[in-house]
Amino acid sequence: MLDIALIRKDPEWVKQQIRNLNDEVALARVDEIVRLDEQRRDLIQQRDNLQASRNKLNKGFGRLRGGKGLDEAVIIGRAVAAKEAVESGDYDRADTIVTGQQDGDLPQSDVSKDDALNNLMDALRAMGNRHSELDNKVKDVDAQLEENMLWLPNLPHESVKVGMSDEENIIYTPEGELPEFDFEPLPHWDLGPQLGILDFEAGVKLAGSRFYVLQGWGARLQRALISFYLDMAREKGFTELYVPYMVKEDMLYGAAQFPKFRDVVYLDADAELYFLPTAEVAITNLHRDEILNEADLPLYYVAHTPCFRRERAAAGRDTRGIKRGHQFEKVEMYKFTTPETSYAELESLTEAAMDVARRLELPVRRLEQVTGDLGFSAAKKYDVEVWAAGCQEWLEVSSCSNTEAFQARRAKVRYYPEGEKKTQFVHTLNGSGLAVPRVLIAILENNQQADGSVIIPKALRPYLGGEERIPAQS
RNA sequence: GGAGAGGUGGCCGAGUGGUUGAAGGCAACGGUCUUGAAAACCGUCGUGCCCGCAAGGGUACCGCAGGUUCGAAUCCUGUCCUCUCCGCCA
Repeated sequence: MLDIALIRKDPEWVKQQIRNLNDEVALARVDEIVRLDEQRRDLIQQRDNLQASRNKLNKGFGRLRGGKGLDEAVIIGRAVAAKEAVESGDYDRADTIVTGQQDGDLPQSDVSKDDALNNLMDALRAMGNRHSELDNKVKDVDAQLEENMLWLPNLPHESVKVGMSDEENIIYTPEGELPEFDFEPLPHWDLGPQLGILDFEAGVKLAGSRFYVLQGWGARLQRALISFYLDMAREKGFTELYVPYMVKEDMLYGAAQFPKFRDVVYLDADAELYFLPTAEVAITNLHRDEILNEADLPLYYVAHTPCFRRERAAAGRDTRGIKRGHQFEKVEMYKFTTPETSYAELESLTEAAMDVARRLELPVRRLEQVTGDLGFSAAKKYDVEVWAAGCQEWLEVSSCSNTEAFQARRAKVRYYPEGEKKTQFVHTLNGSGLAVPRVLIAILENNQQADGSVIIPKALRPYLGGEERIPAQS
């Protein structure tokens, strides 16, 4: 979520930023937000002022009714006068009357004490009703405002190049040699089944399209990759987490998946639990509603989880192979930082992701996203891609984002800046390290041999009993 | 799944329907004292929202949501969660 103060201060600037994001539908919400924000503050003032008067008068009423040491005529006089003042809306005067600061000119009245007090009570009740009305209006406007705020994307960092299409993304010089073959390298959807380690039919039989079964070396290789990543991340100072694979709805809002990406997640409707589309959702909310100490920042976390995505939006794309499934394994790196350090942390996070590819001897390159390709919650984003020789494409294996306070504001993760009296939102960063199936693709395709076997990267061998190659199926 | 107990500030723990944002204690922070430290003593010590340049003022929050009442941490209803015992289970 954005800071509403920013929108209040310069809505036109915010709108220009959103135009750069190529998110036309969000644009209209800015004007709506400005309008609702004004309405909200006006209503809040009315409500709170009324409540302040009410609090005072109720207290005074209690004492008056107790009537300790007061002449009955005074009580009646005060009650009658106060009732009139309340009904004319002059609450300050009513308060001075009730508290006896105007006993000098109390009206004469022949109503009984009980009647006088009951009349005043009626007037106070009417104030209460008016307060309820105002409070309901505030709640209503609040809800509308919230809804609009939740649909606004994060704004790009000033260093991000303005561009509308992913074709304008900045591509860094690739590292590593693209492998060369003296035969035609197979794509993994042919190679995997040929090796007997990847079974598409079995996946379809069990769960339908976009599911697959890994077996033997395939399953082992995946497990090895996960262990290898986690060990690497631990060496870089990340604390390993094991988290629930399903979470409450609020967590999806906290991580800025909802409301916009509701259609990508799976739901257990009975239990009202949602399956993680990424571990990022769980980790973002790890410190939800907490106020952290600046001395504890930055916090680095890493977690391996399966990720479940309905992929309705991507129907028809990447239907071959294991590049885009409904269920896949991912190791996610995550950082909670101060605003001052978050961009330096983004660089090191991206480097950490690239390091994984380097250690696996995969050709790797970094992309810097232009504004139009940033997505919903990133203020700045790097993608990491590795080359896959069989399908002849650069596969996105990591996406490293600084969301600044966008998620932190939703999940209410704050900290006390050193020596400050006010809390501040932390900045959060996330980066895959790395999407397992796609790395699997690259390893298989790049390391395939003429005889149909596949060489295992040296870095993975310790995790596979020292074996050097996946043998061809005889 | 059955039975019971309970949810109050960073933690522990009081709280009769009206000077309670909430006693007391611990922790933390600042200070006095001390060669230094400890102890002792004094002080500070929640968050959101609204107004304000600020100082400050107002308001809300005692799991959550409703209700009763002129007025609710306190009474009522619902709900969620935690704990204990039993059953079942990897």
